[in-house]
Amino acid sequence: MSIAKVIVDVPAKQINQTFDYAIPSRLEHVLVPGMRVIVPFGPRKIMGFVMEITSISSSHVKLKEVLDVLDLTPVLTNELLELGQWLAEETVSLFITAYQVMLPQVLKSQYKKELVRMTDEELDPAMESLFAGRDIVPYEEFAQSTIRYQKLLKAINNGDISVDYLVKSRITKKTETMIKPAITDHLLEEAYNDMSNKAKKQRELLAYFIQNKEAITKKQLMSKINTSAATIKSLLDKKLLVSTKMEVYRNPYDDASIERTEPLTLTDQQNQAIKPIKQTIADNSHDVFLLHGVTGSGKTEIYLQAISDVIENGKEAIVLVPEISLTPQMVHRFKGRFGSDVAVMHSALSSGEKYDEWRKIYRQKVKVVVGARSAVFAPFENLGIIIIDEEHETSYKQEDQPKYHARDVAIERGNYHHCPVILGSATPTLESYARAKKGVYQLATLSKRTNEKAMPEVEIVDMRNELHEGNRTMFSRKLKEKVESCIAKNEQIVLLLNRRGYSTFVMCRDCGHVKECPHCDIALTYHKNSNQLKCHYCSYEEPMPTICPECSSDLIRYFGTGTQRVEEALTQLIPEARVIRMDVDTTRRKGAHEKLLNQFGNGEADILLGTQMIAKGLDFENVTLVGVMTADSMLHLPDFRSSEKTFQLLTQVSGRAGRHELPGEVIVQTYTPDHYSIELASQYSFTDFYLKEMAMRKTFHYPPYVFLALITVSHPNQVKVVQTTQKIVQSLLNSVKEETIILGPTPSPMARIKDRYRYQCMVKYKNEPTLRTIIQNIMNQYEADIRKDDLLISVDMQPYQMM
DNA sequence: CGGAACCTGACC
DNA sequence: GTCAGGTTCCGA
Repeated sequence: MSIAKVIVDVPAKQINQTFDYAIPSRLEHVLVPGMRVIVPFGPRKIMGFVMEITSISSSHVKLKEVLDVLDLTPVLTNELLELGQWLAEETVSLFITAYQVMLPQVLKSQYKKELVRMTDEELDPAMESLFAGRDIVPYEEFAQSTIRYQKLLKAINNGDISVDYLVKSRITKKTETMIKPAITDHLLEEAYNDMSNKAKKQRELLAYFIQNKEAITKKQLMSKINTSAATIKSLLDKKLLVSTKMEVYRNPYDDASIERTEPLTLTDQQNQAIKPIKQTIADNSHDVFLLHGVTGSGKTEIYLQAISDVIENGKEAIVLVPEISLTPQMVHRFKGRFGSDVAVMHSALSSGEKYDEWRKIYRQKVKVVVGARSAVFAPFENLGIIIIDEEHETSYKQEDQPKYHARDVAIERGNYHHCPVILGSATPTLESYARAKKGVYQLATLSKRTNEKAMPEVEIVDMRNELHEGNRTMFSRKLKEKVESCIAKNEQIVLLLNRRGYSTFVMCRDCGHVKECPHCDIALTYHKNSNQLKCHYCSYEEPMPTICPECSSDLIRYFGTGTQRVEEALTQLIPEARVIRMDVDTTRRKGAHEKLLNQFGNGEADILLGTQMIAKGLDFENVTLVGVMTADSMLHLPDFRSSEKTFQLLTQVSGRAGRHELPGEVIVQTYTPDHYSIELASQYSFTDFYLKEMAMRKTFHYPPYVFLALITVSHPNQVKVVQTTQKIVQSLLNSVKEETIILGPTPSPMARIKDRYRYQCMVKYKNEPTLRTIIQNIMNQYEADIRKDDLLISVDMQPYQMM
């Protein structure tokens, strides 16, 4: 008898193992590892992934049968099955979460519980009114009713009612109506001749189908013949035509409208850089390349030409780009070169669109996928290259389980497929650059822009001086002057507001009282359009108070520098400026991002004002001035990478100015003009910054000199959290090497969220091959508290966010 | 004594 | 995570 080993969809520690199921004969030669199945689990039915088909079971209990299979071909390839094991181990997470993260959302199952009436005889009156004449009632209706559970149990035991567990799919496939002739040519002509002359449009339709026998979409037909759905319907009713449904891929990008491009001639530097990559592709070998190229140095062209080689070899390519730079401009470049061979995956697509793009890969209809983080799991079977653009971007690290970094997954997959992995950036992470320096990665440097243009001049403005000299606005005189002259010259401006560390909080001017969330240790954020105060961590909301709750003063106001406020200040200061504001609020709607950028590109505004999302990948030829409102706003966050992030952001945003004929200029406003990350970014000295920052990291024992593991403990009771974290620190100290540093317990930077206290412990290690097992074992000790007492322990290996 | 709240182990 | 079955505890 064949047995399927299945990882079931129950995200719990104790269930984190395969369960054995007997394979019924009808599925005997159908089931393959990597397929999704429905299996009974206790009284329920749930989804699971088949890991293995064997003939021996290690189980001591009698096996249940697999109930059903959800896929015709496996959704997880053997490689991805293996990768999931690795991923779960590496990130200390559950197998099921590792597999779920590889697939589009719609392939996740939904579960439903229903009560089914089994008898015609009169039920208990309360039950009778619940069913209200129906045979099936959703379980939630019962749960919400006042009927006692005992009553239901009794009815179930009597056999009057049974509970049905359903596994529902969320998949919706888009279909289009196709129209074709229902009868032979001969009969069609006859019908045409019989048709009254009055039915002009109907005759036209028939004439069309006498000429064309193939099915055509109803939409196309209507525009071709210029007729209505009603006309078609009457022919359908007469059984002269038939309609069928055809499954189509949703296509979020209009491929036809994208002009094809030819490979550009590479500069000497580009040739130098691409040569070893091409060699690795030709050799079918694995290597990691760090492509360090200044903004405008033509990294993308190198990607495109490397991918061309890969496609010629009959293999496939994955290109990862950060979510926010997955702009239409970027997509166009890939679609322009590879046309419909490209699938695009990013969060702005609807779940149906994501599923369709995923299926193009799964069914091998495309050769290239361009996408955000999760595209690293694209189910290609002959991967020839993986490219990670803007390698330093923090969005490559997933912040919920499994907390993986796309770079690590890419390298793991590159190793499996014997193919190169390219990490590209103008400002690589210290981790990657250090590895390249050590020879672990191969370093390729592009120091010149392809157009030979110099990088724009950066001027640092000390905002403390502005204040001393009586300028209380958030715009320095220099910036104001430059903006005005730019507008006068009809040139455009990009203004970056580093929103991190700033929000619009509410403070009383009399007593200094700041309105905080009652459930989290964080100031509430003021939302102007609803005049509400909101908490960004839980969904708490309250109306903006008119008097201070502490001292009853009416001088309670909102503070801070949100994009909205900058916009207001800007229009006050320079009334003639036309401003486009880009932030979470204005880009929430689908396509809004693209629309705003197009408007700006068309010159409908002088100033593009926005947060981080405008720092990357934008290329507008008329932009000659970039202004950074407050360069140091994230410098003081409790994050050892804050200098690095500041340097990266300033360098990236400076690259937005003067990309074409017009020379560019950058104004950086700051309160800490002497900080090395700001100074060195203004000089474009990556290497100096690297050396300086490496020295800091060495002194304070931070990556790349050590690896980090962050363990966060949370519970409603503060004492319990501190005690538990303390015990964890102790256990760790007992099991790790002497040179390994354990810090904690320390309160998390967000010390309380949703009424839960959060403490953390940080492990800084150089070589702890068994650390994951050690942590796993420690967590097992708290199993009981986690299950019964609402204790939460979360582990983040190589954390990016210390929150 | 009955009912509900609470606890525990199993889930293949 | 969810469920069933057992235990405990409370008021009648």
